[in-house]
Amino acid sequence: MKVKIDDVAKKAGVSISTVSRVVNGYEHVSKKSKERVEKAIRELEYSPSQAARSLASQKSKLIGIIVPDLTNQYYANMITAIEEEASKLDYSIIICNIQENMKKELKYMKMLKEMWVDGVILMHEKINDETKKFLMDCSFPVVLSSVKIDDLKLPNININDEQAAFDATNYLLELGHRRVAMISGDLRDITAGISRLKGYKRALTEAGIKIDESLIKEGYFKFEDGYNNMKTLLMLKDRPTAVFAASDVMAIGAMNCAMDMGFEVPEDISFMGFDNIDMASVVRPRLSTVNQPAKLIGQVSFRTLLNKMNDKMIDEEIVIEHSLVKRNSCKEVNFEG
Amino acid sequence: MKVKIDDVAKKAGVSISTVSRVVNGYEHVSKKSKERVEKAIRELEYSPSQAARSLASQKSKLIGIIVPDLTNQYYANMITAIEEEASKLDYSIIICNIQENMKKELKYMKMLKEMWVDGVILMHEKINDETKKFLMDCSFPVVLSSVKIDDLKLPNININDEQAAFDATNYLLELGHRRVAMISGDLRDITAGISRLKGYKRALTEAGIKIDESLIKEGYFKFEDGYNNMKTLLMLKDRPTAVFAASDVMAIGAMNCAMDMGFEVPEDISFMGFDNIDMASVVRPRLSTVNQPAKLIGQVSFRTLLNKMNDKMIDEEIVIEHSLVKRNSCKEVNFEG
DNA sequence: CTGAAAGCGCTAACAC
DNA sequence: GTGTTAGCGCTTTCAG
Repeated sequence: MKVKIDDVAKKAGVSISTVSRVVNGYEHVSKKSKERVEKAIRELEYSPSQAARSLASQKSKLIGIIVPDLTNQYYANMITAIEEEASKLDYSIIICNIQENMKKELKYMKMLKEMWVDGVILMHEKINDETKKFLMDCSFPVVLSSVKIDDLKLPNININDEQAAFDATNYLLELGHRRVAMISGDLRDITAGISRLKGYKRALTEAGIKIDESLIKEGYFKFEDGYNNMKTLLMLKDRPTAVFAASDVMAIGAMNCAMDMGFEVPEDISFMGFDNIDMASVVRPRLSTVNQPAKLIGQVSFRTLLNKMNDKMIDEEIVIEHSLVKRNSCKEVNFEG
Repeated sequence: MKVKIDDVAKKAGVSISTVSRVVNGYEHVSKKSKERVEKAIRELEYSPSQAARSLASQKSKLIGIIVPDLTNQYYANMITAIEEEASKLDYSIIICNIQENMKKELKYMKMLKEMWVDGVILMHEKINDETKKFLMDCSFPVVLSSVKIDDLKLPNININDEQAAFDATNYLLELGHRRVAMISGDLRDITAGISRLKGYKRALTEAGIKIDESLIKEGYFKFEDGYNNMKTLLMLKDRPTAVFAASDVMAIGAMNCAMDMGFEVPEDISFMGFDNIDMASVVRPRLSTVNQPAKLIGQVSFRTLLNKMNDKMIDEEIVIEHSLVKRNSCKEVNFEG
């Protein structure tokens, strides 16, 4: 029924080794044999079994990707880039979508192990100790993308989140704002949570502004988190004149809240996001934000993983450049009142 | 190095068959053997090789998903749902992201064949004849999700696009609009392109309104397509008072164009989208749209595929209910001039 | 209820 | 250049 390598060999009048050689593009095959094999393959519509190949070669041509949320544009962009790179080299990708369900993580890791994946890109950092232990002594190479994990020295590809948040806050400060609020990300996240908050605080401190904890709200990267936290912020006696959010989605939520409550943006309040997802330039006013080059990070992540798979030397820490995207959600402010 | 089934068998003092039986949860294993095997597995941290399993059992526990664009929220939602269902049954998913690169499609199909995937969910319909032929006589079950393909009788899971577009247009008509424009999708797409345009036309016709071709523009589901087509529409002598777009992304693009040009929405022009992606309720004004239940469609798609894999009888055509989501982008219009 | 043994379809070392 | 052969790690009859 299924046509296999023997069938091709028979039809082409050669041995299975020869067939294997041409299938895998090895040299040392005469032109004549090669042509006959190729003809046989075409006529029989032969397609090698990846299962058998994996078993024999101990390689799966599979890359696992562990991602917190597929519907998040930022991750979708990264995965798109990874998939693109991978498919050029005939690697396939297995998507493991955690969806904030930490129980799934270990299950996924085990599954990936069973599949003999050649490598894994991890974009999720709220991993528990069990998973951490698993990662420490797992058989396949792992690369961290957009995350960093304490006491786990794995290569990671990141922008400098602290500096990026510093730059964003500083931009608001340069515009003349003095009461700048922050809607942070999940503070269990080192990268997107803690680091960005740190950058915000450093900018304020360096500008000689005292940090007002009532201006700092924690969100979980969702639209609603931005919206609801903004509501609270707006009820403050001494309202902020600018808000920096740790994600575009939250920034847009916050911005919409302000507009729904009758404020003008950016006339009354300025907003700054983080990520630069498509939506940022689609909303009105267009959102100023920090550009985190998702596609580039994806590409570099895959290449780094590839290097690791090939036992090449790699840097433990790769920093990708971020940049500020200035659009229409921030306004200069004059200090007279 | 790698611990395999023999090691477990030895440690547990049983044969490999017994180990295999408990790993696969078969009955006919004594409690005692079972416990000993489980203990050995735990201590050895044994994890079966999927490659070997596939080879021996002729099943891969792999589902292929062919998707046009991962960064499109609608597809991301569908995949999330599929992945969720699949992972419950220990299936993994392989993502094949076409990105409008039709050459990749056949390559992917071949790859999936090599992997012995147990089934494929196809969400892309601009397939060429070569791929079509491949699909006709491929070895694994295929299910079409959100698409329909001519002369290829494969089970498909869809909303009734024509009726949905009819309902959307009709809603605008009921609001009193008489000049309703449409920004259609890619007219090479039967489902999202042609069917939705048909529904629009039928609504107009049934309302006794002559179809004005200058009010119909073709887009390709992108933001810019909405934006640019709207520009053209706005330059018409006799401007539309309402616009129906075949996707939310295009509707938002069109809406933004109108606002950028100084029009008020919905006061001057009403907008209606299609899909009901998150962004629709995030933009201001909130976009009225057709809800296409992505998660449900994803779930049903997977279950249908599962049934097909198990040779169960299945309907060739499964229709999922759509609904209208009325928000703030459409306004009633009085007919006085 | 359990074990022996024959593959699953391919790769890769080795011999020619 | 090419063929032979021994696995890769598991499932699955078939005996017992």
